[in-house]
Amino acid sequence: MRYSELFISTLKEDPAEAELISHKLMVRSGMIRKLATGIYSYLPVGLKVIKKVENIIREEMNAGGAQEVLLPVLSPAQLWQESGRWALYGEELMRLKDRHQRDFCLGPTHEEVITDLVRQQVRSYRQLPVNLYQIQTKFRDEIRPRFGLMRGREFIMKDGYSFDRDEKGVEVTYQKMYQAYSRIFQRCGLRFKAVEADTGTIGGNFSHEFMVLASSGEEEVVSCRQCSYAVNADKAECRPPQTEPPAFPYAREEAHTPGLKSVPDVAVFLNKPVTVILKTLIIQADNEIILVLLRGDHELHPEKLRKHLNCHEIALADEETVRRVTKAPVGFASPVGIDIHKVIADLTVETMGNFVCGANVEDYHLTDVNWGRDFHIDQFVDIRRVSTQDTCPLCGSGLEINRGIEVGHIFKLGTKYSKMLNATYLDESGQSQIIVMGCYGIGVGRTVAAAIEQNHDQNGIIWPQAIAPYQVLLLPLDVQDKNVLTLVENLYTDLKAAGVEVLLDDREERPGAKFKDADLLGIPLRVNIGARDLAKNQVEIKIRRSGEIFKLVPDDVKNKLMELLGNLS
RNA sequence: CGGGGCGUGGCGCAGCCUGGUAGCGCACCUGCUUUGGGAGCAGGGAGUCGGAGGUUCAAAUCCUCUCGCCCCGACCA
Repeated sequence: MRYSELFISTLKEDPAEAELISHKLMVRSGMIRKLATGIYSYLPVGLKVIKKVENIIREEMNAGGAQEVLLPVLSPAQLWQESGRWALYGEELMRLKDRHQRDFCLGPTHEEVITDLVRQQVRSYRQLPVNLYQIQTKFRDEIRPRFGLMRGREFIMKDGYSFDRDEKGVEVTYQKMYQAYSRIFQRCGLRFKAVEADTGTIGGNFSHEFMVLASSGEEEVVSCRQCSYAVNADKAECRPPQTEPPAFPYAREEAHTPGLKSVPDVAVFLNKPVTVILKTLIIQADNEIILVLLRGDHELHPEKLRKHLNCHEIALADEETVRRVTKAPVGFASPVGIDIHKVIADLTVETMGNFVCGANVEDYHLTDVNWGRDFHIDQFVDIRRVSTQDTCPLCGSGLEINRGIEVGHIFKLGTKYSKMLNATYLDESGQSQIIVMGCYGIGVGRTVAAAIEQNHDQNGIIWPQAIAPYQVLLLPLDVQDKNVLTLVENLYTDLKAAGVEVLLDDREERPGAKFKDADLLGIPLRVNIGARDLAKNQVEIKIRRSGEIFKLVPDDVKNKLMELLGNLS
């Protein structure tokens, strides 16, 4: 491709709307352009990268035994009513009506459509297993679309669905998909972790999220430094503390703590470690007010609590409610003598004794408080956020916490949709059986964005070779010079003939401008061809990632490029 | 949804408070000079100031409504 003919325009400045590096760089390098919030056009360079990722996905999915299909974007409401999701999916479902006022939606995911297809086609166990996938645009009316391709309302997704006879079958398929996913992200040149997304479900580890590690990630990943333990922070566990509560409870006392509302303030004032302070939270769980207790240095993980309570929403009670139930301003709440009946404490609280907590009186705390003696606790539950101070629940080693971008998710669906939509087959004995499903997604645009988050420098993108829009950039510095021009054209022809994707920057720009654009675009290999060097029979190859430079005679350039392409990642 | 902020040539912004009919940088076009890390000079094209309504002799500027866009939304315990 000749740059002069490429539909591209690069920007010197960051777009105002972009926050993330990947978003800024994708806009600046002319890969994407916004049409509306969370809705982007893919320009040629951007689309090229998208296609690269898609093809890697295709190859690995096919290798893993899946077959590609293409399902409609538009789907009739009936199907969604049948599965119950027309009512359940909520505002995120993009709904519309046709001219006859019939209800439709734009597919946010395709369980219904694929299950409908399979239930019509599959009659016998002989036809199973089936594993189908598609790469297609999805629509989700997100509450808060942001970060460019990272969280859009319209986005390209690979979604796959498997259909097996039974649990054993789906386990095999699941493992194949796990392997396929690992290879896909490896080939894309990403540093990632496959983390358990749902521990403790029937049958073991049957949901994994593939997380690309990046500080900008929206998810939190907890993993062990030693063993294979890796989970989403939502589900992270840790070893319960080994310490025992003190043998001798002291007599409870009151302490005057004027204006001290936070745990650290109280700890400093009373000259005690934060670990002997009890954190008392008044929580609104749907319509119920409950009391939640944590050690002073620990934080509540709302999602864990929400799951435990099996309710919809968890929030800190508002100030008014706190005043009403504690009869004190925010900051002095206490489980001692409070009129709340449901009291849940984190596991760690079990090991605490002679601790400090609020007094339900403004400017007062209580010291040497002990649970059991001074107040009642209903349940001890793991509800706190795991920290790097904690240890691995499996092996006891140290834990690390990283931020991650969820680029893929695989899970065993079971019979949820096949039951609802009546997708069955006849087994050997002529018995009707429900098909067991699995479901496998990859955010294609998000994977591209994640790749940039992991591969860039101050000057721009540094593409992993496998997903780079071009492998080689030919950069003639003097497009007027006959010798330069001849050499560059010959190289261009040769490389193309050798199957190398090459971009020739034939613009009559000054070298500086071309260099800047080259770095921004992030093509792995660049060939600088200038009249000055050429007079000395010399040409320069520069590696984008390392900055390494090779000076060679023109005749060696092609071979050196081919050699380098074989070694790059 | 709640809170905050912003809409002015393709992009980034100033002008608004204190009304007088629009400006800067980048990009773009022409010419000359320049040419190894975003060149210089000269000339030029391009904006219903998001939209609607109102106040006024006069509105980018003041008022009302509306649409769009961006950011934040447990950490007080």
